[in-house]
Amino acid sequence: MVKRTSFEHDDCPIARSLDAIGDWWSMLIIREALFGVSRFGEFQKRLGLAKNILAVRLRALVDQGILKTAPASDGSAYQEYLLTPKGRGVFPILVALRQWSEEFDEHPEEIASILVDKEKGRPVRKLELYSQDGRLLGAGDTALKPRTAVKQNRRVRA
Amino acid sequence: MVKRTSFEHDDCPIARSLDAIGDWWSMLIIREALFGVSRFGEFQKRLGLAKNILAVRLRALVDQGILKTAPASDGSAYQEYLLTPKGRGVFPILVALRQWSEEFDEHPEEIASILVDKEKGRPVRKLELYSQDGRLLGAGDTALKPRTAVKQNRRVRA
DNA sequence: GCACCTGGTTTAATATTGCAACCACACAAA
DNA sequence: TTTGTGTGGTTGCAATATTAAACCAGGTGC
Repeated sequence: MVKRTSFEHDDCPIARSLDAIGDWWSMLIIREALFGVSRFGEFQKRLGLAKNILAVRLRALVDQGILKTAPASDGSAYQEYLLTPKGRGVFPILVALRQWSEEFDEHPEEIASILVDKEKGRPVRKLELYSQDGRLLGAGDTALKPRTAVKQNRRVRA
Repeated sequence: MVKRTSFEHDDCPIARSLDAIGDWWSMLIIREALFGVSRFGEFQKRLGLAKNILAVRLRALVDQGILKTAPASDGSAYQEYLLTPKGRGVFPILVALRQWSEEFDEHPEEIASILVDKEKGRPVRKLELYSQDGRLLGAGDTALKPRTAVKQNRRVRA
């Protein structure tokens, strides 16, 4: 493989996100963490993934500042993994993934849960993208602009 | 490896999305397609990925109804790959990924482009999640509810 | 007819994943 | 204090996926 291509230094922010959290397990680990899971064993039980790869993923997420380790909260001498603000910031991505499934999945009847507003218990609205002056935007209403002060001769991609 | 674990029949909609488009290249292919790229060679040139894996990914995306093939538009006898509505529905996911990078990346100065509203040329707002009665929701304001008519004894995950 | 472009497939090397077995430490009971 | 059990890993090995590079077939251009 030579090396799985890394997008760490790509100039596309989508590629950069994918490089950080764009693999199946990382995203699911963060999903569980958002629901309060914090212990190694609990991640392993709920996700059913191999312990070695869980260990690698947790370390990578900690290195990237998405999770942080803390010295236990239930009194035991073990540690727990907690989300940082950066980690909690993944929430909209997970919501977008969920809503895409809900809208386009071939077998929506297999989907077991729906995301609701905690206060009223009613399903949430679809994520919406607005312009600064409040117009609802679709993909076609947007464009990419090079950032100011971008180094020349770097290819602007997306 | 025995087999890379598939989430195709997982009951979590996030896992199901990831199973469909949760790998680096698929997401980036869709990103390019949203910008109008439609030809094999152009995907290959812009993404710089090996042609064999591009072929595999394109086939998978077509099988899943995210892309469809059409018999050329520039007159040549070749075919092109176009997004279906399901494919265009990925847009919010890409926006969410982009915004996460913009907000939390360690080296934001390396990000080359910003997403703007085409009409005014101004940066778009952050994606926002609302309740049905219009309140802005964060991760903590939401909960998961089992779908009605869900088969019993299936574990509700997320 | 001949070169070359497009859109792939094949091959072989290397990386990643996954399972299972092992291990070290904490804690608890006997 | 030995024995047992749960937690949180690490190690080894086999299977699979990714990759670059070489190859190839049909269309197109000249």
